[in-house]
Amino acid sequence: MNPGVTGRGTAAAAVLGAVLRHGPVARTTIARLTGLSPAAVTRNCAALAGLGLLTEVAGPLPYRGVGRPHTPVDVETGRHLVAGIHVAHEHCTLALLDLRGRVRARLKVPHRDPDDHEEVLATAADRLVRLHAEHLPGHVPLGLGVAAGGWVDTEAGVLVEHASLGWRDVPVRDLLAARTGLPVLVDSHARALARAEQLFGAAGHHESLVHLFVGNVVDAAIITGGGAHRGTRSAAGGVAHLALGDPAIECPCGRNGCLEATVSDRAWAWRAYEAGVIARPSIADLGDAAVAGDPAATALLVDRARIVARAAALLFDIVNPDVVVVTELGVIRLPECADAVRAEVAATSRACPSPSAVLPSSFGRDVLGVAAGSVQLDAIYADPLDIRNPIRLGV
Amino acid sequence: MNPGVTGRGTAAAAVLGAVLRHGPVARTTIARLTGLSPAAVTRNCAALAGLGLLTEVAGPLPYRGVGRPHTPVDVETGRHLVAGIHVAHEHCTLALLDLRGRVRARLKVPHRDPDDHEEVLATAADRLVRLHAEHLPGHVPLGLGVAAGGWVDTEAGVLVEHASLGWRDVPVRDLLAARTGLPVLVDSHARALARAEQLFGAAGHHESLVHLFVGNVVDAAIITGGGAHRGTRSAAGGVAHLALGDPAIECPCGRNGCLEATVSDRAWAWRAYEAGVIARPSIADLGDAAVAGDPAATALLVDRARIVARAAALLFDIVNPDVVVVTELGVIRLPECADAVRAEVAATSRACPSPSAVLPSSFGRDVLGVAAGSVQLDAIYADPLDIRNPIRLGV
DNA sequence: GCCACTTTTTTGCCCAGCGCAACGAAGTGC
DNA sequence: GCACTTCGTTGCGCTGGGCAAAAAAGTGGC
Repeated sequence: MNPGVTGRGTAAAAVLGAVLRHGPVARTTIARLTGLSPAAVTRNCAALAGLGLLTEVAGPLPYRGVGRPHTPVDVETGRHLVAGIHVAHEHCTLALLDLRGRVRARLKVPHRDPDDHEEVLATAADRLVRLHAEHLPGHVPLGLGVAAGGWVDTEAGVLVEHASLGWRDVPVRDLLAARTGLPVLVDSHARALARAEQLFGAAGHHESLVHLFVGNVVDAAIITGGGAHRGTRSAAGGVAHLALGDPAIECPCGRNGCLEATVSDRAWAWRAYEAGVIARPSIADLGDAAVAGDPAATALLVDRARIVARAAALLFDIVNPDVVVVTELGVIRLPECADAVRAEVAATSRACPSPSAVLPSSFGRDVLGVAAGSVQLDAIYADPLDIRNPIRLGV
Repeated sequence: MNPGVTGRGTAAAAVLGAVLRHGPVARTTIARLTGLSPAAVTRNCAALAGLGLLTEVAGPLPYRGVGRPHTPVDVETGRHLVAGIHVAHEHCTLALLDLRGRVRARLKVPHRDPDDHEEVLATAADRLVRLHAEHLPGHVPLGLGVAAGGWVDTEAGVLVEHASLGWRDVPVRDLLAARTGLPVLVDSHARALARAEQLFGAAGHHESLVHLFVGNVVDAAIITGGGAHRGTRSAAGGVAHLALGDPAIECPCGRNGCLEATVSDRAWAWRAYEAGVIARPSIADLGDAAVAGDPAATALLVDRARIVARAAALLFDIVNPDVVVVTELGVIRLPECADAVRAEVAATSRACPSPSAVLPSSFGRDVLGVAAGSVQLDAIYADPLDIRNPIRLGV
């Protein structure tokens, strides 16, 4: 309750957050970064080290010639890990992450019967247990994060409505907790990724950011003042059906010109396929063609980037975040697309602070796993002293 | 630092906030509302009463027949007040508000020389001192809030750029503080009003709200999770230049179809004037005509409401707040306009929880004064124990 | 009028957690 | 070996919350 000290959350969270962002770092530096007293930093570091979240490292001391040298501390990545399950249309992506959000093991599990959610989740859980046993048996799992597209009730841990699988009111948390014995948290894909970008990605230390995701669904997530913004009905960031797209395209929602109907992976792949640019309607093929140097493919992806930029510009104007992170195939793989978005945003938006405020996503092929694990990591970094060493994975 | 107890801010703020919202209320009820223990409520109430922010009232006890009766406490409106100066294009609006945000005295001061900001502010300050001496000499002023359209640096208390007066980098806080001896806070019009609606208006206890202001400028303000969202460059809520308006209309910004260029008071009054509905291009005349029953005037205002509704729908989808409060002449004065907005939003937005989530502004003719005073009241309710009884008004 | 009973409010005590300041630690340069 | 500098730790006091016991302020029965 001392003013201006910790911002939101506990002091321990502030300390751990500073350590995460500023690599191996001396305690006095942490004190400066967080505004805490050196004494408080020492005590919190001790508590965090006791939980195995922090270690002293024998730093490559860049000695300053005078005074007692630093004893840098860093996030302990060798003892704990976090599991993640991302539930998509055709498969689950499983991942084990360390506390720096790095994927240490991954596995893609196709759904046997997509309609049978119990079977899908049970299989995912079992494979996860095996993944852990095979790859990182020495690491203690702290929890499991689940990310999915669509509407999620985070409090209840229920997947209210999955965007493409058609699941309804699936009690994901309880099902997976029973099967793994781990604490389980569930959140929407977009919010999880936004938080991941803030914790581990290029968006680094920015206090506010917007994450714009373009895949088969289009969704945005807003983070302001330290926390993800959910909105009344957990529906914040609904940009899918804004009329920013091609007015000639009908959307299943009944209106025309919806952003999602125009620029989703599926829609754009079809557009490219029909234009004869690729041999089958696959967005990955389009990306490969463009990366290989096909000018028509590149042009198509740049076109998409320009439309995506309209949404980014809108978000800049309305939310005015420090940065907008864009997860979209073209922007990630082709510099031309990223430039196109930046140029378009700079030209359209009044509030975009600088072109460099538009960033491509940082997680490459591992996005889905990182998203899922980050659901749990978010909670750990928000209140690190609250972790309960769980029962061993696998019950 | 005890989990889940006070939400954001101090316990005293939670207590005072609960008292503000729930009228005269028993301490036990406050405990239930805030999640604090009865003991903590007692202590905080004592502290707040000591500062003169709270009183015990000899309540009209609705006695429940058994047990010790309540001793209701309420916000003390008879000892302190807050001053406000709203700086507009042609005049300053001065107001003295009590702690419930009610305007107790008001005065409109036309600018003698709009270009001479020092003179304008000095005159406003002097008239404010006189207003206090004449009307409420017994009340102790706690501070002065300044609201203005345009770009405001709240930290520095500087009006970076006024929307219509053309002022630049005016150190409003220092000028007025020197002249009045009061603590001065400066904020943008839109944010101040949003906060006022949340504190004193119909938006009551909603945690998140968006305020959409349509006057000669068009602006939105976003409040989430307890605090106004400023954005990186204090530019959050920039809806003025979204392409939601009439594509035939050119905007000074260089593009076409901007919302502000289409629906601002000035623009719409001209439209009505040119259509022959009113005798001179005045939005007030248009409102009067509509209220008097002129169907053409009403139709024009309903048209405007529909366009405004597009912005409201957009804000619902992107921010997903509990409510959107609309400050616009038609919506405030004509039920038809409010209904038009509700219908349009319900039809367009996917995230609007219910038509009743669109509310007209609550402050009638006093909006400007309330906005200005609320800049200061906001700070008081955010950290009530922090008030310093200032030097007597007038130095 | 007095007592049992109920509910509100206060008081006393304990405990977490931070800041302050003094102290111990670990180096360099002379 | 000693002065000096900076880093990290420890002891102490303060703030402010919770818990539990006590006090307060009524009603209704006798």
